[in-house]
Amino acid sequence: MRWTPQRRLILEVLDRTDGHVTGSDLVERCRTIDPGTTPSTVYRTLRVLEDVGLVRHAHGLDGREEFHVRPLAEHGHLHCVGCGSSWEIGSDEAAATIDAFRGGRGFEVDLSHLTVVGRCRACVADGSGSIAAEPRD
Amino acid sequence: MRWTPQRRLILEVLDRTDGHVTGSDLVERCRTIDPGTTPSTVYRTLRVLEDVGLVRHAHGLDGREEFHVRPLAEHGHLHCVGCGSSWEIGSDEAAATIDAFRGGRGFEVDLSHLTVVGRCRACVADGSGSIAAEPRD
DNA sequence: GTATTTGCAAAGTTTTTGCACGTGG
DNA sequence: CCACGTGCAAAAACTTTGCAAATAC
Repeated sequence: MRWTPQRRLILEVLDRTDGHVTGSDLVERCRTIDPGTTPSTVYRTLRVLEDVGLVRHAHGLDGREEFHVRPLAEHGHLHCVGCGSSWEIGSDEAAATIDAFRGGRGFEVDLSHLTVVGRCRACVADGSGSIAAEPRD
Repeated sequence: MRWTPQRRLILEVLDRTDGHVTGSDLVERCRTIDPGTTPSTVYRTLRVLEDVGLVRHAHGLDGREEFHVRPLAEHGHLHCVGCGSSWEIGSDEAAATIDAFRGGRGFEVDLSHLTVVGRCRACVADGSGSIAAEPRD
């Protein structure tokens, strides 16, 4: 595998980005540093980097892929539909979930793909509505 | 809200469909019954039906929206990356998860948007590989 | 009657692909 | 050197939008 300037840049940007980025976001961010960056390279590189295990993806509120450098410990994601914030779910916090599915049906949960959606404490307090009133995405 | 033949058809097809359908799938299925069905109508109708609470969506393994008639009881979804099967998660099975997030951070989980990804018992037994070896989607 | 829906066609968005050229090792 | 990677441009897949005509109520 060749370590090219483009791949260095992409991983670098991904690393600097706190949180997660979609493919097209990443293209933009890379372009601000190297305007010559092309989408095809970014998307292909993401796939390669994910294959070798340097990068992972999860799905955002709208289902689009969001990439991030592969963390030392896997984590899931928590998205609030009220304020749009998101947080990471550590293995400690996910333990109950993982155990429930393992015990119940022998299903091994992939924590890095665990996406939990709902309302955070603040939004619940705001009473910005029940789940029925929640926005489509 | 007007109850047109198109809306009847779309809801009907959605109801007949066991499991979940993407927008484009639904267009196809409707077309087999009424070839005149157009994508714009289907997509607009889905939005309307979801707004009035007759329909819900979740996200499939690849993140695309998948629609289904709103069930009497909300449920989450369990997707196996090994065999591609998916199952519903009832509120009983999700209880541990819901409680963990509510207790831990006052986060109210939206069960209908809970998507759990991993490997089912059969695929784990097949030893079709660890999470590290799992396909990108 | 008239406000809501539909059908059409076109545009939009994001991601993928083919291919000739460039370059890292 | 030459296999791997890149840039370009075009395609692909899916979804959304504008507008005139149709229609539910």
